[in-house]
Amino acid sequence: MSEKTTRDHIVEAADRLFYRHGFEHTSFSNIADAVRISRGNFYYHFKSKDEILDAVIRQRLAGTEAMLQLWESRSETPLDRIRSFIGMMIANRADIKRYGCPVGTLCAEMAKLSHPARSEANRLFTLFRVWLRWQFALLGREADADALAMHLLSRSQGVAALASAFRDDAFITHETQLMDQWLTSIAGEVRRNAAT
Amino acid sequence: MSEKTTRDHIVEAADRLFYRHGFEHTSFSNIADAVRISRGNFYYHFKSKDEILDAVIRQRLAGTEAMLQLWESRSETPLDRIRSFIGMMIANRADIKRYGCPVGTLCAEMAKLSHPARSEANRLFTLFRVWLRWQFALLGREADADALAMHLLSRSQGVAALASAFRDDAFITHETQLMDQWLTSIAGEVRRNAAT
DNA sequence: AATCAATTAGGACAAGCGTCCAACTTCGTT
DNA sequence: AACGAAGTTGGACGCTTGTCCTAATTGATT
Repeated sequence: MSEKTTRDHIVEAADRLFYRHGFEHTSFSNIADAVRISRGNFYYHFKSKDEILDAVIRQRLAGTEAMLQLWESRSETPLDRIRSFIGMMIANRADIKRYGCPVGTLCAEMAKLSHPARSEANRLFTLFRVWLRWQFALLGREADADALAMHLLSRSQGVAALASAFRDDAFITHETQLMDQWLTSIAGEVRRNAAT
Repeated sequence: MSEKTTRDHIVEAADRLFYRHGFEHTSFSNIADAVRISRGNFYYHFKSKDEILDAVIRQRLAGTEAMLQLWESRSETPLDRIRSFIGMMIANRADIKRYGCPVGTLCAEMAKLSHPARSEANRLFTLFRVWLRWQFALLGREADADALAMHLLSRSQGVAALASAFRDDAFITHETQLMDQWLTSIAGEVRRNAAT
């Protein structure tokens, strides 16, 4: 097993290069060099560059869903699950510092290019949004679960943007602590309301 | 007066196009069409595309400095000045929804391209950072003024990113209210500490 | 009216891009 | 051993890009 096909290698390399240098700035030659195949070989596996992008996004969507499920299985409480989301920023802070958030930067580029794949890329955001919304609802915040999900997502996007601009991963650490405090206060409000 | 030179027109058009479609995705032909001059004419005013980018960034830096000074002159208290910053998001929310934050998206692109102008673009962020830091210091938060400045900057970046992805300007309105509340609580803490 | 610097036009250029294709190799099946 | 499908190669293509150059035009000065 673990027989990775050439197609898989292409998607994997494209994923990494799109993340590090952007979709438009990554050429077929760049990917070909990374995978060590000829440029012509691409068109046996993909009909166009956009089709590679689609494959990359699909892979990221699948990876994200798997990760969310893992978080869900590993934590008992919604509070801990949301903490997993925040913890992801710490775990990936070296990459975030250098290349920003993989989701945010891709969506931003798709928007500027008015690229057809924009809506597919946005589904990555939606995945997190819906999952977080669900966790906040489980926390007892059905009424404003979506607003809380968007708020947390937004904070993480801002942190990634500034950490990347200033090449500062201490900032990530500091801000995630603030997010943790915020989350704790949210949970606290719920308990207080439940007591009344 | 108001005799705008061709050079000014080029910079102006390039600024708008870079913001809307990104630096790399904007070609000389695009700018030439917008200004209604021939492609060849560029190289009389600028030696390269990067030189146009430099001019655009310089213009944005100058514009930002002027805006910060305006905010400073128009408001008596640091609290109101910081509110001007937050208010900017409301005022520009139509553009933010469509194209994101001009500063954040430019810096992100420069980072992905490993472009020499990256550090110049980042000075836009620094301008806001230093100004906000100063306002928080005037508020009486010398100790963590920079962290507060970064926090607010970060929040605004996140809001711009998500508002653009989800094409949602109601989100901007909502989050700016939260920022206002946060700012009020910051000012409140200062007053309480001063009372002890 | 003549002159000359400033400005503009339009095309040439090499390089890189995404795309496509015909020939070749690899490899499992018969 | 022979076959055919699957996979790979390297180069050709048309186009766009940033860059550069020369000739034409403009407009102020003499």
